[in-house]
Amino acid sequence: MHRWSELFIPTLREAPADAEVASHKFLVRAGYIRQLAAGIYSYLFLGTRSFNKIMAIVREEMNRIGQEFYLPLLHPREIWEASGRWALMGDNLFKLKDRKGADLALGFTAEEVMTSIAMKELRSYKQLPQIWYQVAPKFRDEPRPKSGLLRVRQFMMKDAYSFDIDAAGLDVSYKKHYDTYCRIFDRCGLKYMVVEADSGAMGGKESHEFMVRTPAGEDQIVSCDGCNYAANMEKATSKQEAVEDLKREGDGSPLEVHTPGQKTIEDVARYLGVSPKNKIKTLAFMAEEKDAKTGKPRLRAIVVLMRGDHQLNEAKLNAAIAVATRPMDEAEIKALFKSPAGYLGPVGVEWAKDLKKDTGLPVLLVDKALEGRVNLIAGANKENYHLKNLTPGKDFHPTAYADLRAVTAGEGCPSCGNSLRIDTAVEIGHIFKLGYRYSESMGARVLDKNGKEVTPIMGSYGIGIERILTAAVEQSNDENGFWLPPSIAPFQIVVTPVNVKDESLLTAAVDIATRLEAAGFDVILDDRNERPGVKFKDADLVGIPFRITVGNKVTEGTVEVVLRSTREVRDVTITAIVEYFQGVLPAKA
RNA sequence: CGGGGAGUGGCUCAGCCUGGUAGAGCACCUGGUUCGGGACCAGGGGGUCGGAGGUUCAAAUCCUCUCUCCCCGACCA
Repeated sequence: MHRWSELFIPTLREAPADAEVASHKFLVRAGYIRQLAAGIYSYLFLGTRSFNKIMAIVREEMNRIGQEFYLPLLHPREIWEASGRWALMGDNLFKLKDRKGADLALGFTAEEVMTSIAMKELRSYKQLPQIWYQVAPKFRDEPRPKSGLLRVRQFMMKDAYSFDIDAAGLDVSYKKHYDTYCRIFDRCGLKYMVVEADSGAMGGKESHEFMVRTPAGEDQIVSCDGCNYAANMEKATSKQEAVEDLKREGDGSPLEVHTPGQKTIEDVARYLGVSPKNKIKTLAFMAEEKDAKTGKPRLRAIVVLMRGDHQLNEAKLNAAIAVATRPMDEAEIKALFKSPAGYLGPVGVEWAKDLKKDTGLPVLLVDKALEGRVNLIAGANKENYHLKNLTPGKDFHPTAYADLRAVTAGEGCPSCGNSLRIDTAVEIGHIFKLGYRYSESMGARVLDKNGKEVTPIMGSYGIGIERILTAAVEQSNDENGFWLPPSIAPFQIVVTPVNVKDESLLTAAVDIATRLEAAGFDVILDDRNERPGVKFKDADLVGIPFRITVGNKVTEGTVEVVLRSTREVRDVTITAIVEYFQGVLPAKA
């Protein structure tokens, strides 16, 4: 039996000064965690218990579809070079040298290790499909660790990898993970949502994120209350109302108009008596990329055209061109457009014809909302002048069209038309159709039915263990502490005799705790010689969903059962206590 | 890396401006009285004031450098 008096549960009356979000404050106050350094935490007794319960659920569900491995955390540089990620990951990868001077990396994820096993061992389609997973620490040298356990440099991740013979097989593996993730998060008692996610620069086809709404989160998600549409901001779209195009003027060729001193979209629209929806917004960026031939870094201009009243989503931009950008400075603008900012437009610049071909020419990315529009107005690349009658494809030639627009709350849902909402959320899981990226680059091959060599197709699937705990705390807390779902709480029930010096109370409490434990419940007995107030406060703080108060009513044979979430109190007879909990808590496996 | 803030017993903070050799509450130890929502009384232990250098008769306090942590921006579980 777990007796509080003998355990190390260092609760704090006050939150540490550097804690900002609720989960951080409470997990420290409740004695779950202590910080060692920025983004590095120790898990104490209660934290570890909860942690282990979460991992047990994850393993149970994952074992239904896959096989658990135990992989090294020390990775030789070679496998990261093979996948091309040694350089790509940059400083995010923790790197170290061994005594011989050889480079190693601490495990960031395990695509490389898993794929190297696949490469060496998988020979035939008959061995597919495979789903391999592990639950292991991950090391990431985050630029900015934050919010307690929400963003850390060492964390526990369940990462799984699937190998299939073809895309149809990957669909099956992907669906298995989708369903398994739902079961895992359901069992962990989280209110989550599944959103379409950006598949990223790696060219995957499909990707979903599992999100929990909380103001502490770092992601913006767009969702619809009218249907089940939900997507990450980086991916979200909305229904566009039809826009009336302007009539062409004159012979329809670009027409220069004098717009003295009119720089902003609103100014120009007002000055010309048109809607911003008929205007083109020209945004100029620079991307640092590698020259395909020489491998040397060089700058490339990226110009984005948006509808005048639309906002650019930078994540979408980054996804579209697979490289990070920064705004152009004044000199760079002048060099490309030969015009001061405020009068920029797409006409008169030679744009790259193909996004894939590396010609070094500036790229003109045009938002899809401008596709098919006619007679638009943009800057003339000449101070105090704009151009009318501009039609994409006729008067200038986009390198590519892309969805670059940021959705705003209240716009129409793309599938049902209802009003969209935007929430902040924390990502607890992510499933991802990887495709051939790793199997290809690392040379994994199997023979198909016809004896032909083919590359297996992969998926990867992650769950952040800390984030499940963090999200659960964020989801259920008040000014006194938090309560966890019974499935992941360090204990399900705390038995609190109000006075341990009272022999009858202590005896009754021990009896109750013993019987509950024998029935398979996780019970802690608060046998500390403390005043009741102290014990109640601690019980409220540490995340245990049920409390049994053993007090004066034992003379009548009853105790109080308190539900932490609602503070609902119910008298239960001592003899029926086990039956009572068998009714409200699922039996332990 | 850029911008902002903070480092003083275990925790939360005061003291710094205007140098004079460190203080409160909580926590901890001992004894006593208490015991249904963080008790009270008495006594007690614990601090190189993040670090280094400098100014000064004298530095927590002024100056310089440095380290660490937190928050806001580009990444992700």
